[in-house]
Amino acid sequence: MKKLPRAFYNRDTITVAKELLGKYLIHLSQGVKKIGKIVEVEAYLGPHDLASHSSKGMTNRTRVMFGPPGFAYVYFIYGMYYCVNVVTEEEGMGSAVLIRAIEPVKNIEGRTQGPGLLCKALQIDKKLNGHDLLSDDFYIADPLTNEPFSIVRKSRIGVAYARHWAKRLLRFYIRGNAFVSKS
DNA sequence: TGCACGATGAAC
DNA sequence: TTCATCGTGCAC
Repeated sequence: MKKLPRAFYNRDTITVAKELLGKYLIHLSQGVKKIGKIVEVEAYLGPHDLASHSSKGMTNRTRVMFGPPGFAYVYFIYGMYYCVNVVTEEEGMGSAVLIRAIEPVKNIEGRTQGPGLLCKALQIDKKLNGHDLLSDDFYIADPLTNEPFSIVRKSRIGVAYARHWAKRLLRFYIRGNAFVSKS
C-alpha cells in the first residue's frame, strides 16, 4: 500500500480531514500489522480555535501540534484513554486532525467507534506521541481499492466549552458507515 | 504545591 | 446523569 507523502499533510486542515476518510491507518505492534480504515475525523484549526489544545499556546503537551506536518500527536484524556491526531499544515501552525473512528480491516480486536476505543484497539499510546507517520511502523496509506462514499459534515463532539467554535462544522464522517461513533 | 477539568466510554 | 482516573495548565 502506498504511504501518504509529507505533502499530503502540509495542506489546509479541513482538506486533509476530508481526504483522510477512507484511508488506512496502520500500526505494526509486536510484529502484528493492525489496519483500520478511517471513517470519522475532526479538524482542529490552530491557536485561534478555542476547542483546539493548541489554543493554550505551545506547551510541553502541545509541542508536537506546532511541529511539522505528518507527525502523530497522541494525548492522554480522562485518566484512561488516548486519542490520536495527525499534525497538518506548515510547522508552527498548531493545527491537526483527530481520528475519531476506524473500521476494522486487519488484526483488530475490540470496538473502534470513538477516539479512545480506536487507540486501545490499535495499541496506540503516549509512546507514539511525536512519531513520524512516514515511518515504517506507524503510518497512513491509500487503500488498495477505493470505494466511493459521501461525506457528512457535523459539529465536533465534546467541545461545548469552546463557545462559538463548538458550533463550527468541523467533524466529517462517511455516510452510513456502521463504525462512526455518533451520527 | 494544589486543584479543577477534560477532543471519553460505559453504566445506571 | 454519573463515575472512573490522572496528566496538564494555571492559580496561589
